Amino acid sequence: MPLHRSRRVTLTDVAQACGVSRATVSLVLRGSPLVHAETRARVEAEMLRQGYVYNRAAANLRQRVSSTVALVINDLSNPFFAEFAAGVDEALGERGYVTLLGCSNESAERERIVLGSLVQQHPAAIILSPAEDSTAAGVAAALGPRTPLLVFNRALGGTAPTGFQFDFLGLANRSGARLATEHLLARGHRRIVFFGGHADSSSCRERRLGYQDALAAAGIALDPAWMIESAPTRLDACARTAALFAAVPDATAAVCYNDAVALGLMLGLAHHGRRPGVDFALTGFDDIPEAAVSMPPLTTLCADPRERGRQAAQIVLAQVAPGGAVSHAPVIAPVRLVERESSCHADFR
Amino acid sequence: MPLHRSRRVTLTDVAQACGVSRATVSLVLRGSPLVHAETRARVEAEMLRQGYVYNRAAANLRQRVSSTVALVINDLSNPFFAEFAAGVDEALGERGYVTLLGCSNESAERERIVLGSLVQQHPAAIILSPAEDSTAAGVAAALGPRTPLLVFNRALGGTAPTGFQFDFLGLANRSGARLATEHLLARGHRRIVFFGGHADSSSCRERRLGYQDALAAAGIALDPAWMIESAPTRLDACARTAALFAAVPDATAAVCYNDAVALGLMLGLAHHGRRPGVDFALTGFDDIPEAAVSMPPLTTLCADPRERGRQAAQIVLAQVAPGGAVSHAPVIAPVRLVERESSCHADFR
DNA sequence: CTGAAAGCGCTTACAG
DNA sequence: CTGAAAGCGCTTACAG
Repeated sequence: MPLHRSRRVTLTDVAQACGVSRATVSLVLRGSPLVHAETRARVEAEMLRQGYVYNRAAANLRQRVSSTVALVINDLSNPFFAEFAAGVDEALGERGYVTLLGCSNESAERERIVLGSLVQQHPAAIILSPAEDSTAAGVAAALGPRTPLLVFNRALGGTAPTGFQFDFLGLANRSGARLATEHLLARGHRRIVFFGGHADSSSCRERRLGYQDALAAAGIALDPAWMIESAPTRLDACARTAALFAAVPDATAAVCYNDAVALGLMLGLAHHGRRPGVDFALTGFDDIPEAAVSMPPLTTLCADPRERGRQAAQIVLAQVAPGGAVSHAPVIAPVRLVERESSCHADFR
Repeated sequence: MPLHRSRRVTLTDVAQACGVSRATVSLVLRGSPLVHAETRARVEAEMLRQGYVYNRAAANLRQRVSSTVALVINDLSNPFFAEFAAGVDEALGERGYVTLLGCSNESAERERIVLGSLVQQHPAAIILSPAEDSTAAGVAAALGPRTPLLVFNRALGGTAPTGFQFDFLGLANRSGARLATEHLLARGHRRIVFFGGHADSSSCRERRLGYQDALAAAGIALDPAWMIESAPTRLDACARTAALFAAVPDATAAVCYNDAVALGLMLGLAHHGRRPGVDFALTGFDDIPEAAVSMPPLTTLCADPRERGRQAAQIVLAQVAPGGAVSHAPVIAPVRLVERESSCHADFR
């Protein structure tokens, strides 16, 4: 017979039905060896019979612990961040934590609201992939003083209020972009542009620096006109292709801000009668799934976002663990060049 | 001066510092008009000073309510489901709920574990986008009898245990596929295959039925060889292109299971020397962001996953509301044909 | 307008 | 091996 929907079964119900105390049921729940085997069996059978569901929130309250970690994502429709979120959730789940999700949709204002709501659940820690215009002061205000924070992927804007400490996990943007540029240089290219991204985002700045490192090491003077901005999306990158050739008519290659931009540029090249990987070489950044199956496949830097998510979870759980590390040294994850055809057929040596 | 990390500030701390009772602080918290304005101001200032953070979990326990909804997603790296998740989170946030996230990675076993963990947080409801091999019996066992459930997108396998009730939100798979097929028929195509998807998934079965409806209405006899299976991914679809032309050498068009399959087929067509949208027409399903910017742009059916997420949230919150609807009639969201070039240049009338 | 007391569902010393 | 009692941080009648 189905039970009434009205009231949930509690530990007290089970204890009464078995004729034991609540303490005993609690011990059964936690697998204590103190309980007599026969008693344990009776209690467990009764739990099953009544459809008892453990209330972890109540247990957490009593124990003054938390079994959740909050994850705030700037853009879940970007596969890079979706993979990151999946990795976080996977690693948290393995350690018995539940993920509280929040999406900021690249708005610092929504981010603030979402953080304010999540922090009331008293998560053990917060993992934040910040919106483009997010500031350290705004995050600090929304968070209050006590919740450990890990910032992923890009730096918070502004200067941090004194005493506001957090972990950071980022990608090797500079050395990655340098790798990509060196790869194109090694194939004989000399007029290589840096294409896409917003110059005021920290990741774009860092990638441009790596590009400049490689050019300088090759003895090539940088013309600032060789760095063309775009929104970090396929659509805008496609539209900005004309700006690229207006600025540098004889460019033969582009280091793109990321894969979305690179795929947009491929489309734009086609509209301009240029064949990517044949007439013009290009590289991306991220190695999103589409990179491997585009026409031609895209040479890019693999950032392994799912693994980064797992790493982020591990860092915050280490902070939370009793006697956990309290160093807040930034962690920079290396990236790996994946050579594909978009950069391979075009040889201008 | 920064406060000690050791102990969180509670309502009791604030009350003591102000020389009022905890009840009064609680009333301030909840914006009660009973509290004297001067008292309220003193209490609020003290909260700010001490960095008090409301503990919603404790309040929920006392009030016997829940402020969370669990969301279990089969594949977050698929933009369709990622958008759905973003929509769910957005709509829940607007209503003051927090999303508990879980990912099953298309494994019914992980789904069961994830559900078991989430249900212990006592969410107000659960929204489940099931793994391919998920069964009603498995979900029922993991859930216990009391948590309202909404299943999204595909039917649970097996037969539901008696008394196991849940809501369902799905797409108009059959009528959508019929629309796509009729669109190709109207452009003169006669040898139209149905390409991709696993025949044993409910959505593939339904889309095939819509395809067959259209062919039958046009007086075209269906050859079972015209339905070619593939994994619902770009990569496998690309690989199965050879099977398509082996089975139906003179096919001129394909209704594809979804956009990923259609984009894979485009790639496969290129390898076979066929130009999509010129030599061969095709349609997708979902309208993922890539569909609009592929070469050529893909004619497809728009399912608006973000809006579906919002809709799912609304349905479960209506169930949960006091005196909420208890009808569990399935909701089928319509889809809309978006005509683009992949089906437009190829005219075989 | 404010306070004392009980209770949400659990855990944890402490007795026995 | 089991039970009585106190307490986690909040809310809610009930007095005053």
